Amino acid sequence: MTEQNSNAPPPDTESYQPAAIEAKWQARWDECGTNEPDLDGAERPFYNLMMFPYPSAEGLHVGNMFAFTGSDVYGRFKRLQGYDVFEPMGFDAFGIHSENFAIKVGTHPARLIPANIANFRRQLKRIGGMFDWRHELSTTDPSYYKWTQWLFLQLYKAGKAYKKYAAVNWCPACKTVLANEQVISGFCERHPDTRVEQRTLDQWFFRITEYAEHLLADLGDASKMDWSDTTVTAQRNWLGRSEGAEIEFAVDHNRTIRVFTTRPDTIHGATFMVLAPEHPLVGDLTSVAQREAVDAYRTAAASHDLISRKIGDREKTGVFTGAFARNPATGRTIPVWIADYVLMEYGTGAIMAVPAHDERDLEFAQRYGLQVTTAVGEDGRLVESGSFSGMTVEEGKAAIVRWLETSGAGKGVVQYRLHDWCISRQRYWGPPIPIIYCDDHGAVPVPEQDLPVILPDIEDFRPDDSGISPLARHEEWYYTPCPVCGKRARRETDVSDTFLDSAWYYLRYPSTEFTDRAFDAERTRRWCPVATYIGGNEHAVLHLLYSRFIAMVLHEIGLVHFDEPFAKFRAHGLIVKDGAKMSKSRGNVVIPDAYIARWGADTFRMYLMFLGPFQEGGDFRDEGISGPRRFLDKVWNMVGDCVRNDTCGGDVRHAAVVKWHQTIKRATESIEGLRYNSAIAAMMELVNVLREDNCCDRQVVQDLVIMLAPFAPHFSEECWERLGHTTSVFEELWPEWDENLVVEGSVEIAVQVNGKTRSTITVARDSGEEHVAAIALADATTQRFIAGKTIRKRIYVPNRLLNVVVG
RNA sequence: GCCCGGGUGGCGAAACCGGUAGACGCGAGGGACUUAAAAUCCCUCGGGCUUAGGCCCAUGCGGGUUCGAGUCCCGCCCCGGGUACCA
Repeated sequence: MTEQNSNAPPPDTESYQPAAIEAKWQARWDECGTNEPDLDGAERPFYNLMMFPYPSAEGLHVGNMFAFTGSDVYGRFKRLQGYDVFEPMGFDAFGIHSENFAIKVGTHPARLIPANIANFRRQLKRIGGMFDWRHELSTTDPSYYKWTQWLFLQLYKAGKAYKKYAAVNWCPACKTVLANEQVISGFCERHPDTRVEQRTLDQWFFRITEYAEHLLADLGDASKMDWSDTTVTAQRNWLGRSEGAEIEFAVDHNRTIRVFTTRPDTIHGATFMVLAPEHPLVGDLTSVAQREAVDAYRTAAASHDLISRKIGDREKTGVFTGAFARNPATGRTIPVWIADYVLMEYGTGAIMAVPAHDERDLEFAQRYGLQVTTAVGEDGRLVESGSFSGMTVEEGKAAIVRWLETSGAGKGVVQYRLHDWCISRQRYWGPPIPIIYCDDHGAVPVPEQDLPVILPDIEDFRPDDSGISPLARHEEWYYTPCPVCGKRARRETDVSDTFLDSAWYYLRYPSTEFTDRAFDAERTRRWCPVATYIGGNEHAVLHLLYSRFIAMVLHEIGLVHFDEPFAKFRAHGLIVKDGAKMSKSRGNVVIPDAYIARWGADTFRMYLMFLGPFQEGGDFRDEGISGPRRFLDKVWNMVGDCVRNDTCGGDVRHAAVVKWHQTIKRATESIEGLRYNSAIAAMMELVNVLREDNCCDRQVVQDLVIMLAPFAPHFSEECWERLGHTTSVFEELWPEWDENLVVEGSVEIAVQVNGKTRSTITVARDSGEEHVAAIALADATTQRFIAGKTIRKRIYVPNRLLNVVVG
């Protein structure tokens, strides 16, 4: 903070003293339960949700404060519109962030987290959020993760959870699994000399791909989902729907290779085939002569980590298998290769390569001297394609799919990019997956009455070089009787993904006091789905998609009445500092506490909301804070004038009345659209007009105080009390405007000649065109531009402009 | 590469559906009050001309549509974010 901004206001008892006022009202809200809606009896429930934070050791920075305040402004606004607003808060405290930090500082995460949460709670209270703290939750609390485990069991019972072998990043130096973000261009972040490898582990998955179509369809259903376009687009891309065909290429009488393509029209140009190195047919197809080369290539491919395998600009490599397949369209025999640019997880793990029409295939063909045959000509019509020649690409696609289906060589299919959700984490800091492995009974779910499976409080939570999950080292926990036969069995040692914790937390909030159920049916019916959800766009895909998937499954098994959890979602913008996103590595993170101490929470909230549009964010600068503070001081004094001299009610100038109604309209519409900066600007304009007129009319001032309440809640409460009221300002109703008073009696009209504004005239509102034209044409300035010319045309926009076209 | 955003004064920004570009705020300059400073209040502030009435230019660049374009269309450039060998 710079010196010039640290000037405290004079110690006048009449002046605005934020610290005392804020403490007073925060205490009173707690006492009176102001922020605690009646969850069972609310008549107009409105669930206003903000993405819960991960409680880092650093606390909330101003970027977080911006997001939380923006959500809170909206909740308070809805409250003033007469809704029963439920605004809960909690902590997403499991996961690799917490665990890595704990490892770094050498303190157990279970010891670190409570202190971080306490700090977050203090900050969130200090900023004046309308949170209902009765319903606070933490995902690390056994009373919460008991139900995360229960949720896993519901998915398991519904057949939506299954186990399969899947690759993970493995650091041979740490001897542990790494998350993707811990792999830096192929190397371990902690061991820059150690290349990360792929390891295959047996892991739990959820069948989200079964819901690809449903997830996609709802995105286009405005009645179910009012979401930011950017978020909808991101999800659509992630789902990655592609229409195409699956085609069988025969190798011999009993073996075929199935490929997926989005371009069946180019099949006549398929001159070779490529399988992913791990494709199950590779071993079988490889000729004796090629075996050694193929095996070497497969081993090399497996040793790459998961990330660098997928980097597109790598040089293409591959090996010929020695096998040939028959192109069903041309009848020609084409060679079968393996190459790591073909991925096993997408399509069928095998492609027909059409080098003439696919850049990657072309690069590969050129490197290995493979044939290139054109299937579509310059004019966009099929060539060298037998009876299909001459068709457009679209006609060719349809005709070839029809031919494939009648000949039995293939069929039209829809393919999604989305993969099933791997929820296994070979880590310590998460909810243990509630499964027990018995030699006789296989994987057995933990009976629901035995939940939660408590995460044991072990000191050796660090992954060590034994290569075994930390939980497996804890023998009295690891060995447990089989729920079926009672014989000694072993617990699943993986914990679940943090995204599972956050995929259902909104369901828990209204029901936190129930210990015998995850979420109460009655409460859920009243409060869910969430009315407005606000959060960062970094969660546009995974968190929001997983939450939607979980809601769909719960809906399907009859546990909730909705299949889309968030009726309205808006992504907040980012606060930048000195032109760059705030981050620890850049060293430009601004901690809000000192600003709040100096200026007060209300001024700080006002400044954050004023510095840019909420959905876009803005630049945080110290100098800007003084503006909103000066504004609050002016309102403070105006309230004082109103209390002392309550007689000016009758003589509000008409222009001020108009401004008053315009302000109500603009503030209402701006807040609804999350353009908080415009709402504040409108109120500033009103105050400027009132001050010019020396007006402190009670009705106007009261409306202003109410409209300020979402932004400056403590300040507004205090003003409301000074105005003689004994109840909370949040018991009041948002003011309404009179549409007739939004427009002034006379309006200024622009007079244009050939589209250029030459002068302005003032006429009565809604004046007719002839009347306006008569005055406008008599105007001396206008005359200079039309003198001696013919008027060709006249365009009149009532109350705005008159354009005279001359020539 | 692809998909989203965005580019407007010294700075943060505003502008509904195409209709007077720059509201509101910061900052700067000048003035009032004061012994002085802070606070507060008043005036000025996109650029260039100017006979002082105005005129010309101006919303990243180049075209276009229109009586009229920051806003719509086409082609580029730059910045931010996401995503990436997805066949």
